[in-house]
Amino acid sequence: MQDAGPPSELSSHLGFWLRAVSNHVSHAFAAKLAGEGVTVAEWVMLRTLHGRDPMPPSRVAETMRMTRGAITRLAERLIGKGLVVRTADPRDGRAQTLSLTAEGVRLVPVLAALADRNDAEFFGPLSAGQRADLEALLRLLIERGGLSAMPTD
Amino acid sequence: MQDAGPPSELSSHLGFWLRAVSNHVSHAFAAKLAGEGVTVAEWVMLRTLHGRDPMPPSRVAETMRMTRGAITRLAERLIGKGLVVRTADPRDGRAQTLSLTAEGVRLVPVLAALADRNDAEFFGPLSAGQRADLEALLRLLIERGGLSAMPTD
DNA sequence: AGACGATAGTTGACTAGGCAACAAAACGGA
DNA sequence: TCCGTTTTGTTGCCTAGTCAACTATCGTCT
Repeated sequence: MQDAGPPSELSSHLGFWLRAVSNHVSHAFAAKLAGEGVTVAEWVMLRTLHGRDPMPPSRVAETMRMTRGAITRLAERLIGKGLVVRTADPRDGRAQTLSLTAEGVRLVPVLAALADRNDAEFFGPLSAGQRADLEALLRLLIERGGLSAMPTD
Repeated sequence: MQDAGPPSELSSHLGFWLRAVSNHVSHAFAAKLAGEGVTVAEWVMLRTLHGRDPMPPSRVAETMRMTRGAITRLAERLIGKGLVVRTADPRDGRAQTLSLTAEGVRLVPVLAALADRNDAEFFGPLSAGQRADLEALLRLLIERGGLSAMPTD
């Protein structure tokens, strides 16, 4: 019987480093968004609804890869903030659609600018080539991983 | 006055792709760990305590970049599972140290194997060169970002 | 028309983290 | 020595997800 050697280190996994960087970047982004009274998940929903036809919550849930229950509550918060409206579907008594209010539409570009700034802050130190490499690798992993997109948590 | 153009897309940010991939990989890892009745945060704590001297919770908190309150509860869960023990420091009535039980020591290599497998599953499709590039980029971002390491949430 | 199965959204119970207030112990002068 | 400050760990309250059970409506098949 052969010794299996010491168990692998946390730092020997790419997943570990990925999580470290991702958490760090998202955290910093969350802090910026907090200045506008919005969370990352809220930003994602707002941006998802922006410039599109009103969308049923179930579709938002798929897009954002969250449960319908979570979307109900997330939408509830945004409605409370006056950024989103819920509209009953006249054809289907069960269905609804979500869309941005005027205030929501106004806010999206502001938040987008924060996202741009956050990205610049963290990835700016990389060369354009490095950024392109990183994006290519991440896209590759998403394809290969059988994933279409869209995180939130 | 000039139109600022449409707000940037979610997908135009590297942070977005990073989060997508990271969440996906961590999720899959969590599912594997669940088979052993352990969460990702628990794995990180177990691996952190493994092969080291008993460690005060406050040090674990720094290492894992979580609050002391979160560590109290995380340790509590692991103690409940019989994987960790809490020992009072005889010199300092406030202080404690955490260490693995025999069962904890036994489990770590099992979990490490799952981590290895998860990493292989997601990053295996990349060439060795691509993996090296990815790691280099992530490490660079961590240095430049003024971050030393260690995610959890 | 009526009943049955599927679908849309909501809700309750639970988990896991953060923050901030806290108690107990230790340290460090005056 | 004793009092104020700091440090260690715990706790209550809050947030934001998941899951699964539930309600209401719709659509279909007979």
